[in-house]
Amino acid sequence: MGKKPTIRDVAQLAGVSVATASRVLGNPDYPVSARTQQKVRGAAAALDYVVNDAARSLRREASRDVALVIPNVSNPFYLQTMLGIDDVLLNNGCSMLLCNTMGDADREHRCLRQLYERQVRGVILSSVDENAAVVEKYRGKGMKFVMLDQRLTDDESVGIGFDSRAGARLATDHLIAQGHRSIAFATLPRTRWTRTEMFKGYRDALMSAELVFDEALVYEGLPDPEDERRGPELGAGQRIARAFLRAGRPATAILCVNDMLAIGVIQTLLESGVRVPQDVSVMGFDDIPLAEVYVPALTTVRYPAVETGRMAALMMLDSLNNRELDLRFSMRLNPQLVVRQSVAPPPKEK
Amino acid sequence: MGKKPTIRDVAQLAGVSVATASRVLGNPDYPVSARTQQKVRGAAAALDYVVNDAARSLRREASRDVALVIPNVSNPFYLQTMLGIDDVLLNNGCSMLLCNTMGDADREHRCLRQLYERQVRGVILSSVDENAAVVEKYRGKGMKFVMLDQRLTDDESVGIGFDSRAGARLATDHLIAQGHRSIAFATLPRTRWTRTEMFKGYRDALMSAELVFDEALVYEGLPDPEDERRGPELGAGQRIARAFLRAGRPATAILCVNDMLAIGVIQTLLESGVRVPQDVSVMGFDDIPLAEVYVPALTTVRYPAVETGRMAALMMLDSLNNRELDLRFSMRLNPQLVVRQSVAPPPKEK
DNA sequence: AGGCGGACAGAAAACGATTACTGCTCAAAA
DNA sequence: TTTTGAGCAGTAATCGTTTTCTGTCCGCCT
Repeated sequence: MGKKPTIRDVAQLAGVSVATASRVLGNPDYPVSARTQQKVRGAAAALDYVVNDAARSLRREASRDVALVIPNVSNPFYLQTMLGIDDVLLNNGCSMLLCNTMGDADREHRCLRQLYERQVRGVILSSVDENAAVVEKYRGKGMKFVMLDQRLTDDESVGIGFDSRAGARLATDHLIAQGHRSIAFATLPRTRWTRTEMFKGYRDALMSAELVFDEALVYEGLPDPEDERRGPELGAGQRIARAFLRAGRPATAILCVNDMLAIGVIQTLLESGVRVPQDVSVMGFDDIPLAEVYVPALTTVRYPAVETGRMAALMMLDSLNNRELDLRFSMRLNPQLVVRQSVAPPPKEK
Repeated sequence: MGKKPTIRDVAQLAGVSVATASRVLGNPDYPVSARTQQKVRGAAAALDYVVNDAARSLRREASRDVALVIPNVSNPFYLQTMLGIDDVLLNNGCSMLLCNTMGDADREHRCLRQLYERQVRGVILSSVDENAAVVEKYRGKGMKFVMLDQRLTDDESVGIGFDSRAGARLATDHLIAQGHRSIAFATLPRTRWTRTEMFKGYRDALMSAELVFDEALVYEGLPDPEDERRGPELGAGQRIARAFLRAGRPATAILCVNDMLAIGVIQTLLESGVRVPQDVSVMGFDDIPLAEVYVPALTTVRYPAVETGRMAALMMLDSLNNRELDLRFSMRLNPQLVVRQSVAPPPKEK
């Protein structure tokens, strides 16, 4: 009773060979007569047998779990994605390994290496690393990657993403339609693909409306190492808002690269007596659950994060089964404007 | 080049036996001469060797990863805890498996079983299950558990928790000190230990102040299945606030069982034209990062979540190394009041 | 009747590491 | 010189599955 039952015990109790037992328990495709199946399953149940996944992984040369490697979970947006992934994986008998890179490339490397050791074959990655060399290296060793909201320069990648450019465009258009003529762009460092895309969308919209792009209206909030626990967004938002005020409120609206950033911005504005949206409009991005509950409720662009997660997991599963769908980043979810209360027409000329 | 290098290859290249290679690479305690060590390490590096963790787990009968099983990650509070855990684990060469039970006992069972199959030996658990039978079962099979903010009835558990009772007491005392005489208690279903503790703390405080406890002032918000993606708290908070208003605002202050719940409550109050804190004070619990950035900033009780996570992970590691610290739930972190803006003295008698 | 093939089941060889043994060498002790 | 033992390295068994390769049995076709 001290020892776990092995497949040997099951086979013995069922009166069959281990091979047969293994086939019943782990290989649905191999033909086994119904009677034998019953005997084996009965024995397994009686012994309360569970497979030893280490042994299985060793033999099959691949484990059945999938890792999610992301910069930081502090952003609720990633949470949503995670929920989607988790759900799909659990229903497919896979476990989910979670790695936080904290936006640190070195940490990301360590994670990948560790995952490789652990025989993990599938990684859903939202990389912080510019160069694709590391990914390429492990891909060469047989790991499968699904890129999350990101495109690597090599263009070999399978991935799923949001059309951030169109999203930012949509957001900016909305601000313009409300009558804003000077619109600031608040972002974290534009090292991530999705952020440069958004920046492009922002400029696209300005251009179409024949507004001049003013470099001074781009606020790039540096993450503060101190903010590790609460995530970089809130702090960056606060700093951006302060800079914005210091500059004498040079715009009537601010487009933020995500909702958390927007919340940081709004809070600091309110604290300084600037009303949102009456004095300054602030637009978010992502539509996290909180957006609707914040006061003022955030006008934002919805990123279907749970769905994205689901999709990513499904793509991963397919990829692991070598059902290579050749969707090189062709998966693109469409943006959708969500109008709430943080945006209004600009104040009358003073 | 197609094949991964194994320890055999390393041994061969280094000109030693596999046993020696294994000892250099995986067993720091065994004495190996410096020269041999060098040769082996050199060879390993040259071949870009990484151990096959499946094989290792098989042989050692235990994997080196730790699972975190929690009801839902949507609550930022758990995120913080996760960060702490993740950090400790990564630095100890362990991976973290994450399982979301969605507050569903059945799902929790499935997770545990899957983890058992995967040879996971350590589980940090925030269970949704009342009875300890399942945990007991797996403990019998050699799994180690660290309970997170929870005590099982069996009292065998090692765990770490927060003194929620004292925390709630502290919070209630603060409200009383501000002059409140009727204080509502807003909670999710009190199935979790920590919530019943808080309830006790709330009553303790009322009693000490010789205020009558009124059952009608306890609002238990039922989670809505629809809320799976954004977590149960926000929705429950909104529903509680509506019930509170419908009842004709029967208290001047509301103590919420966590910050997200408080945010849900406040939002609905504000939306209905009730000012916070001028008309009604709302007190949170946990002190999530957002608490400080919300408007009004939440007066709350700080739960040192990251530290808790760190501790839990360390306890797990110790436990796995059989350095059984006999701390049956003796680890208790102390509460701390954080005064911000969502609480004020009650309005003058009308 | 003989041959053929499909449907099952078993024996045994991997998978890649760890670790009990065993054995060798060499210095110090007797 | 012999004995002892510490220090180091090698042999080979082992962990629990999966899977390839062989059969065996049985029914059906010619």
